[in-house]
Amino acid sequence: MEVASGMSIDEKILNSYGGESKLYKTSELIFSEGDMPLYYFQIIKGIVKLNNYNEEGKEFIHNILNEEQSFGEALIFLDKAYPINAETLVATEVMRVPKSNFLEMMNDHPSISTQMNYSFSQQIYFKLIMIQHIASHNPMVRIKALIDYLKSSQQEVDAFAFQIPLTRQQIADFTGLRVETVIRTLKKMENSNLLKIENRKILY
DNA sequence: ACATTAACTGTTA
DNA sequence: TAACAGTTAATGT
Repeated sequence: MEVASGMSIDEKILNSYGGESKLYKTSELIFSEGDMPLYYFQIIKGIVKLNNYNEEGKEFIHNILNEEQSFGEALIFLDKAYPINAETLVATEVMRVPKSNFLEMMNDHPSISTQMNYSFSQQIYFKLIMIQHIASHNPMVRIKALIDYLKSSQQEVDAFAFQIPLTRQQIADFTGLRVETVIRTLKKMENSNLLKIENRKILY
């Protein structure tokens, strides 16, 4: 159930570099826009949303991550403040490693460093695809780009076997649309046999 | 809490 | 000017 996959590093290794487990309740902020990145974060259990809000207060979701995925790690190599928030969607356990220890770990473990590059590539690929399709201003194109990506990160390739793990509102916030538009567009897509809707579950 | 519908408004192809 | 996305608000699951 991953989106644009962050990577996963062995917990034992994280521990040996000063990794510590932190517990968060539902809807807690792990970091906020403007904070300086001080840690590498990896989810042990739970779900984390990366987002920000525009001038009108409308939410934009950048990603939703869960078990075994890292987040915000791109900023750890930069001396810049986070441009996004990281908020838990459920009670979540996160492993965090101080920045300097993390950089040391990268030097000590070239294979982890290589994996990190692979993870960055995937994230950039997802961003490029989404930017291109959101620029189209066609709601179906936007939603299709998102759900195609969601499905591509799954094993399941059979038609209508993949259940989209997002609410209508989350799809709207991922694509810059309104919920009502998402609902209308999903119906059109169902009529065109692009997907199925069974008791409100979106099957793709 | 999330999903749907309807009636209306403004924008645009 | 017809289609379509957004707005608002009520209603359903």
